[in-house]
Amino acid sequence: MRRTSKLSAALHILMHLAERDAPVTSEVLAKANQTHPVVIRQTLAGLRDKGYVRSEKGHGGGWTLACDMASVTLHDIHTALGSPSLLAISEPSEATGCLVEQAVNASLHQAFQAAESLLLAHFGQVSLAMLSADIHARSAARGGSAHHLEHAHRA
Amino acid sequence: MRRTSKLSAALHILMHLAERDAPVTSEVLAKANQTHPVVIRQTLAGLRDKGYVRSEKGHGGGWTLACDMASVTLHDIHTALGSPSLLAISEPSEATGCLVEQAVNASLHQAFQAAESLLLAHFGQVSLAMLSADIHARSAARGGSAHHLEHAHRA
DNA sequence: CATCATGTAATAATTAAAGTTACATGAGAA
DNA sequence: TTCTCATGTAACTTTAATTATTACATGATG
Repeated sequence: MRRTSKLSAALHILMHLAERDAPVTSEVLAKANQTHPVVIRQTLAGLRDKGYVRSEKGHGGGWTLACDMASVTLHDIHTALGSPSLLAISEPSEATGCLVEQAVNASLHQAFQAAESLLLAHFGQVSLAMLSADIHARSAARGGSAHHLEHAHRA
Repeated sequence: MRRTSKLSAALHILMHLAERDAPVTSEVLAKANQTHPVVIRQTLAGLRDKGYVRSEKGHGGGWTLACDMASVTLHDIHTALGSPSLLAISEPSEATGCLVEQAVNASLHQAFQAAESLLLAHFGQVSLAMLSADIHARSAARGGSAHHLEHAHRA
């Protein structure tokens, strides 16, 4: 699947896990995310290492949320995903020796850095619990019940 | 070439043009940017349409700067390039009907929007003249002369 | 009119990301 | 035990987007 970002994919998964108590398999999560089970495992691997989710093998196995949603922020999740770049610019090689290029890159880099810091600061102020509350507010506004969140995916 | 961004490529070209009075060919600019002459023409096409540069055919032809560097900002250049996305996130399709995904995307979109606005605001406050001045300051700090800027590229 | 240089469309190549396959590991059920 | 389920991961394939290249037309200059 062509996702909007790793972070949004991970959050989507986490919010689904938050709705369920029993373990959810990678296959089910993959369908919700319109992607492949292996991609789910790879994505969640980083979150498991940080203890945000837990995985269990065998019958009745799958993924479960394993953290206090109020104390984990989007910034934490982003870090657990390996801090992928949020900006459409890559680090300059700096190896050309061209002063013009160096100056241009330095100027742009500074600006992009500030924007990225702003994003990360924002992420640090949004907890999983807040995101979850937002979802339920939207659900209520649309007249649905929490239970319906589980069944909102396409045919 | 794998560039850091369209904007940095364009600025690199513009700063080189600023150092020269005579027209510079796409071929020369392509070498400075380690790319292909056609890519240079495609990149500069947008800037020419806005009148920031001028192109001339035939003998002695090439590209020349055609604007007041103090009154053109990085934001102007970015716009002339077609306002390519500055963020590593794409617009969500919104078509899944999944409330969870919608809420996640809405939250992230808001944050990314703010970051992009910050970047654009920054770009609006940096003129080509300021960037040029920065380059010369760096050159002086390194003990070079303005003339050397022309010859700073790799073998 | 030969050469130089841009203008632009069309095509090829490259690259990064995502999807998929394959197989190993471990947990529970029969 | 042994079979099935589910994750863990490496290797590989596919896909999409970007960039590079080719090809040819247009116009300017010597």
